[in-house]
Amino acid sequence: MKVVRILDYSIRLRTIQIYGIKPLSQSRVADQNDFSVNCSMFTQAHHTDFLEETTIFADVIVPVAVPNLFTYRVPRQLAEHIRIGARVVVQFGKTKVVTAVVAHLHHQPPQKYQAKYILELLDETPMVIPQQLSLFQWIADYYMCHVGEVLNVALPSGLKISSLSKVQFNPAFDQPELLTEKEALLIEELKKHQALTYDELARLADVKQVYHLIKTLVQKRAIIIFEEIKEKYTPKILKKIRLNAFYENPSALTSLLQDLERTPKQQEVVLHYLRYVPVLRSPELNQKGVEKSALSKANVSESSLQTLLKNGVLEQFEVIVSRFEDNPDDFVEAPTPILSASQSQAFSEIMEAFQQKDTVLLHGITGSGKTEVYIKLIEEVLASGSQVLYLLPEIALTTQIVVRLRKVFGDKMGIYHSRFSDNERVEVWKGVISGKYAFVIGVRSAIFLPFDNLGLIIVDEEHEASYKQFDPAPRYHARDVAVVIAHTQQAKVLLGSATPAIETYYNALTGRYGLVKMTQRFGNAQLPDIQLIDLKNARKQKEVKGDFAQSVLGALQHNFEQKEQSIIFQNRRGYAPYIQCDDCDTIASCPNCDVSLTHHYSQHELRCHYCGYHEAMYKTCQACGSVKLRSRGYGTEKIEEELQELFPSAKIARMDLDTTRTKTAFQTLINEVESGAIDILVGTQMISKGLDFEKVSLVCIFDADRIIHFPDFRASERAFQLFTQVAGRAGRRNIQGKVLIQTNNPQQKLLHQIAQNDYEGLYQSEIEERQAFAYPPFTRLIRLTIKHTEEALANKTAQALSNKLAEKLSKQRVLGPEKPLVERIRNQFIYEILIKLEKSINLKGAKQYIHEQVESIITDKQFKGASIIIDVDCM
DNA sequence: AGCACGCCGACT
DNA sequence: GTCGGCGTGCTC
Repeated sequence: MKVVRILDYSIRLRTIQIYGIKPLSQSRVADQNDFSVNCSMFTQAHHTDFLEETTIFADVIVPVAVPNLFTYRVPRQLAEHIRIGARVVVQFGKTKVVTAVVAHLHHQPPQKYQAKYILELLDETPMVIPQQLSLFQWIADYYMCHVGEVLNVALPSGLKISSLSKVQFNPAFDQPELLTEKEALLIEELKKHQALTYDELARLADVKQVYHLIKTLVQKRAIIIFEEIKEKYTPKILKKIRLNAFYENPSALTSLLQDLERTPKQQEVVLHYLRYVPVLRSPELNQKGVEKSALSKANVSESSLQTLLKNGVLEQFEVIVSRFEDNPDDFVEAPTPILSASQSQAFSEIMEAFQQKDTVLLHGITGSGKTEVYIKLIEEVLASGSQVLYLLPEIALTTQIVVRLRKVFGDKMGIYHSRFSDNERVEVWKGVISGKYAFVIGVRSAIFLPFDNLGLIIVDEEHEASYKQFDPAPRYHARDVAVVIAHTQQAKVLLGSATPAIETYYNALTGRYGLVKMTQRFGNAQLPDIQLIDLKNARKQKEVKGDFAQSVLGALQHNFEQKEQSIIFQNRRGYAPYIQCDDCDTIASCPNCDVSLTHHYSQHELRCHYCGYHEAMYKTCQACGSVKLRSRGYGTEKIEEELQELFPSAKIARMDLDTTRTKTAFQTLINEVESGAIDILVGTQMISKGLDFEKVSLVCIFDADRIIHFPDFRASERAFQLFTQVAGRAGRRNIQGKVLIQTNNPQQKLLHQIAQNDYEGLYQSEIEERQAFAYPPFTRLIRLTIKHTEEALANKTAQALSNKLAEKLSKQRVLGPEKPLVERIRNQFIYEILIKLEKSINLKGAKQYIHEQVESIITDKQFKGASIIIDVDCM
């Protein structure tokens, strides 16, 4: 019998033939080199009752939005190797091949169907651990989605296999007379190419529906269908060069160099190498070799290098390296920071609170130095032998914090971040399993890493909305999931924030969480001086230029003259949020969505920020033909332009999604600001997170009102958090920063709370309102979003669903349906229903009921075409 | 979520 | 008849 092949990760590309030369109706024809050969030995005829009893079946999770687990048969050869949590490759549906994860192993053959065979086993040691499997299930239950969806976002895509059906001409085909004209056309195209996907084939041959044709062609044995499978993870391999060990002694080396006198180019290469590596003095350095790219860069002759390799003077070898070790600068270990009095006070209070509570909120004002406290805690927990997870919101992670922690924790620390490649994420995942990384710093999705022995989870900036995943299900909240994980692993959770979420603060005040405060800024730093600028009044006095109050411009001017940096905050990218015709007042809007198009000046484009639609900026009004098109409102791009006109000699930069698309662009911009090359930085909320710039002493919030008056019950809380964070960018060390907030209504209580840094005040007014109107933390919210391409049907569906829900849940608990702020996105009309469930209600029962009602609506023919999204604990 | 299958109307 | 469009239901 053939030796079982457990794939190792270095095997990257293979093909599995699903159904080949035989007609489609029959099952796959096995390739000689494939598992399916082995599988085919187990065809039904061979089965005895005894065999059936001992056959192992695996219930697997497929990364697809389907409700159930799927049962597959484990080929005998894999029986002793397969484990719960291992990844397997299975055929799912007629054409798809997917990576699934084993959830259960058992001996019960399914009653109602014939289980298919597992095609391959990818892991000898499980890639998903039992703790994760139960976590996945918990998330699926709580957030009302399918486990497959959880698995799909949990696994880094480098651990998933992609499959695509491809077709290929069958070289053995010898009956072209059987083909119809269209079929012959396809065959022509196939002959021209190696292999094509269905789509490619359809495009090349210019036929719309290619499936029928493919089917008949398979029957006529003219083509072969196969699945190309690609394991995405590729280890990083360095090509290195070293001198043949034979020359590691003086006489051999001397004679080599003499021999090479005749070929000066080659001699030059060797001499160059010797300059890098003192071969004679330290042969062990020679064994380590030099990166091939380093030699190539040094301008040595490529062909001479090749000749030397061919003649065995130099040898090339490859090493697998970690992607995280290519920056040795990071590894200069810095000593553990020494805590200030208030920091060590906080540290011991936290330790004390952990005696009583599993979760503790660290409420520390901006600049109070929470990071040092975290470091101390992390060291403590690591020393006790447990793992630590440190969560940060997306944008905050790209900055100084990582470098700082790197210096303390070196290569014990894994980084899990979307700006890193798939391969890098896979390395962290494996590193957690192997024990290489006991400490990981990461974003939201890092909660899915295979930790089995967590001692501490830190959720920094816990109030950040970006911890809640919104688009593909599971719509989970990383902070809340962290609390659950910690509970199952007897770990502690530390939530850190300068402006805690109202819910979190409520939990802390009511005793569910411990509470530790840090009220002093680190060093001599003072809180910034926040002033409100009355735009309405300034307008009356005619003291406004381009929507900047004269006093703000004066402060900018002053700051510029003092060679200090300023930041302008405007949470809106692009040039202008809309353009309007002066003659007919028409506003350019997106054809697919119910929003105006944003003008992006530098690209001469109008863009929809909801669906990505874009077109060239018009020269004339599309409605009346007038040329009097006016850009209205202010985006960061326009502010940047106007400031440049007002301060022609200042260096002004912009930081938003458009200017930081690439990893390097982002870093370059940060470096420029840090070096002081930039005088004024205009940015969206991207600037508010974790960037510490020494010389920024002035921050201006361009348009406070738009954020404060956002129609959402969390608007005040958000505004407070955002403005406080932005304000925190102003002033460091000995300089007191200045913050100017432009508003049309400086009387608002909220603005004064912000100016006074009065979090308690904010909390008081918010919590009263939340209680009065039954919002979190007094209730849980579940939002149902109903979409349909037809407005009337969307409305009808939403109405019907709402009525059904209200039957049992009562009208008080079911709000809406209502039209959201943007009524149509991507040609889908949207309605929203908000369900408020008080804390005392049986949550499981309620969810079950909601699930049933949604299910009954979605399967009801009169509402066909409607889709419903369920968002538990919506933001 | 894909994607094949099947029914149906339009067109040759 | 055949082709292409659209609706429906399944995936171990």
